[in-house]
Amino acid sequence: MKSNLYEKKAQIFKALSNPVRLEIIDFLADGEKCVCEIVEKLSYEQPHISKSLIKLKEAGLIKDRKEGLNVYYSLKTCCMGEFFNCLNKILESESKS
Amino acid sequence: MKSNLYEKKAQIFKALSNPVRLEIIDFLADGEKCVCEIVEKLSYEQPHISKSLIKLKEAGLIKDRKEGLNVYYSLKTCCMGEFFNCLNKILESESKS
DNA sequence: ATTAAATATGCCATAATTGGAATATATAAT
DNA sequence: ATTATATATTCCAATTATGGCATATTTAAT
Repeated sequence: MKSNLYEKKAQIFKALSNPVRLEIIDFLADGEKCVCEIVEKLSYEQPHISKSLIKLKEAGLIKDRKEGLNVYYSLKTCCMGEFFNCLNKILESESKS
Repeated sequence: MKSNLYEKKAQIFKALSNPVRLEIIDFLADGEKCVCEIVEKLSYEQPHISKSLIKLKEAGLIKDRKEGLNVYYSLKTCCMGEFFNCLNKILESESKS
């Protein structure tokens, strides 16, 4: 069960370990967006964005909501703020050393 | 430069996106350890542990210190605590939904 | 100088990820 | 019923990650 937990944590990090998915999260920090808005914002094919969103959702980082033809995605707020602040600290300390 | 930053962040998450490396970090949370201690604790080949440590170091998450034959690794504390607390919150909220 | 111990590096087969192109599905409008 | 639009799925080639094994490097001890 212990190793299973590491697996689960690893899966979350895996979802975050891609620049496109990080850019999506950044965009969602601005508020709920539908897929088409994200596709328009980032310069990637719609299928790729779709797959990226699904991966983030499976990792429990974002949630979706259907409305007519559109699917709206948003952050599962929790503590993403702190989380990314920490990330920035890591990056800063790295650039110093 | 924007995309470059996403790349850098992604690299940090990539370093964390593996159960073995997460287990190493968990072990290091207990304090500085030499490679041989980590090899003994986890059931993986020494070369694999070595490579894992180097990847974590390159990501700026841990640091090393040489002493005689041994190399001691430890967390670059920064905010790893908060960071992993957040991770646990994500996991909790996931198990509820 | 030899030997031994700790760590790092290189090589390799297998598996996973990436991102595009084509296609499928679902819903709304006419 | 047909058409159009938004999103998801499938398939694929190319790249990258994984983890073992053999070997190299470094340092200490004799």
